[in-house]
Formats: sequence, structure tokens, C-alpha cells
Amino acid sequence: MSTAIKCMPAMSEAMKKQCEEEFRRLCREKGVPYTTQRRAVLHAVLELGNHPTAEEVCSSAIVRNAGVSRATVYRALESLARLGAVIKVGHGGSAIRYDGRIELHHHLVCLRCNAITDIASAGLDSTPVPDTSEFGFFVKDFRVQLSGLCRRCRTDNPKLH
Amino acid sequence: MSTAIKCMPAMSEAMKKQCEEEFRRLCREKGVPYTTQRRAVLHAVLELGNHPTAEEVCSSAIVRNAGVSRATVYRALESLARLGAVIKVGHGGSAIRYDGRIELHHHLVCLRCNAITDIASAGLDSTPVPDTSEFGFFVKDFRVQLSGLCRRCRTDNPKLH
DNA sequence: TTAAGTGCAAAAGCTTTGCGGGTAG
DNA sequence: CTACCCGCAAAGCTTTTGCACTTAA
Repeated sequence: MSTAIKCMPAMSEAMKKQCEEEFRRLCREKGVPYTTQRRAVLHAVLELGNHPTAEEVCSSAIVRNAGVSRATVYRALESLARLGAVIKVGHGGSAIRYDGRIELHHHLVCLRCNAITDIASAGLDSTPVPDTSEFGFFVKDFRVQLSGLCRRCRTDNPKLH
Repeated sequence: MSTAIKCMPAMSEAMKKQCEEEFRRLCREKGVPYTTQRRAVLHAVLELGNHPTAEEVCSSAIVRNAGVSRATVYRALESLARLGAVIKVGHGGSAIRYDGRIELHHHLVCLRCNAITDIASAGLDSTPVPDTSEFGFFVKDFRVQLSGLCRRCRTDNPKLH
């Protein structure tokens, strides 16, 4: 009854490029200013790859070299998320994480270390999205979150509660 | 292709009772001390109902009357989550939210106001959980998150980006 | 008895905001 | 030209921690 999943390899340069173009398109479409700073922030999220926090984006070389301030990073991440150029990832930790991968995919979330792993699964992708019109809720996106324990956490400390 | 969903009514007293007993059972099973403070914290989460934050739990009458300190609330919520007596809910906001409903269910998350709505859906429940053994990942739980815009946010501000 | 939990208060970490000046459209 | 964005620095909110004391098992 279980379907196969695949680990998702790091994004290729071509994919990153495509994400950046998509961002440009979204800006035009929604009339949102396409600024150097936001470009740098998106670029950093894509380079960092592993669901960085806002702080990690702030300290990335890309953002530092571009001289983007902390406040701007937070504001830019928020606009990117609203535009749909990045995704906010919920997990158990105390800092919001951002995901530059906007294609449909899913997450393994470790309940102990809060690590997030992207997975691809045709089975999960074909989840029938229910009709939420009764609630007046407009669904933009869905994602399946599998919570549990990652290999490292199981190995490091087998006695867990 | 869309399946039906149902809004989940507030937990009945009987269900809350059952959650509290389940907590007691988990404590015994895992050898975790069953303290007054943790009991009060779980009780508050169940009474508050709507995915409260740690701060909301701190200021609930139940916890205040029991004289439980802020630090203990945070520590108790963490242990309850590890035990599986509550669930941490990921969303876009800057404070972790806790859910006392541990039966299988799913969430609507508003991208603007971060409101979380519990939904029941047989279609989503029957999602085929993929085999993650290749990753050494042990799945304890899964949940589908539908992100989008809630009725109020669509009405209040139709021009959104 | 003893490992673990608790309260207090302080520190640390994360995010938002006001304001004067700058920039994309 | 104008609405929106940016940097700075400060404030605000959320979470964690060290230590002495208390408690469940």
C-alpha cells in the first residue's frame, strides 16, 4: 500500500534560473517592484537550498555582498512568499523556514531536530484536493507533511520520548 | 475529482477526557513524570481549542490558576509534543501553535492571516503513506496542509499579492 | 532515594516597525 | 511624478537557559 518516493537532488542552475525568471514574471503580473534586493534574497534562498531561515539568508555571502539589510531580508522574504516565489515551511522550530522549490513536492519533518527533507512522490502528488468552497477557502497549494524521526535522531539517541 | 470535507466541531468533554487519559498512559509507557503542571498545560490546550500559541496557553485561566510559570509552559508543551499528546502545527506565523487533537486530520492554512482550520476528509485520510525506509526515516504521523486564502482575507482585501 | 521537573529572572533569538531618504514603474 | 521600497536602529515578541529548590516514581 506504500508508494515510492525519491529524494530530490539539489536544484540545477537551469532550475534556479527558471525560478528567477518566474519571479520576474510574477512581479510584472502583480505590479510588484522588481528590486535588486529582492533578487538577491531570492538568489540566496535558491543557493542555500536547504530551507534556510531568515537569519541564514541574512548571513549568506550573496546577501552580504549585495549590502542588503536585515529588515529588508525579512520584508523581501515576506513579499516573495506572498507572490508565490518562495514557500514558507511550517515545522516545529522557532524560526520560519523558506523553500525556493515551488514545484509540487512534500516534506519529511523530524520531530526531534526539525530537519526538513524534500521528497518527490507521484502517489502523494495525486492526492485528491478536496472541495473547500463551502468554507469560502481558496486553495493555492497543498503539501503532505510526514512527521517522524530522521535516521540521525534514531541512531544518536535510541531512547526517545 | 474533489472529495468532501467536513468542518470539525469543538471537542466534546468526553474526547478531552480521553486525551487526558491518553496522556497519562503515554507517561506511564515512556516513564515520563505525570506532573500537575503538565496536566494543567494539556488541559489548557484542550480547552482553548483553536491551536493556541505558547503565550496563549500561559495566559489561560487554567494555567494561571494552577500557578504554572512561563518557562514550565514552554517546557511542558515540548514534552507533550515529544510524547505525542499534542501536535506542533507549522504555518507561516512567528509563534509555534499547538493542537490537542491527535486523531488523524488535516489543516487549511491561510497565507495571509495564518489562521488554521481543522478539517476531516476521508479522501485525505486514505493518502497512501509512502515507504521512507530508504531514508532511515520513521514516519509517526502525516497531515495534509492546504494553503490558500480564507474567506475573511478574500473579502477584506480582494487585491492581494 | 534520585532522576527529573519547576520557578525565577535574565539572556538569547527572531521578527516587526517608524522614519527619512531613495528608486522602480 | 508617485507609490512603494530601503537602511538604520530600536522596540517587541517568542523561546531558551542556569541555578537552587521541589517532586513523582
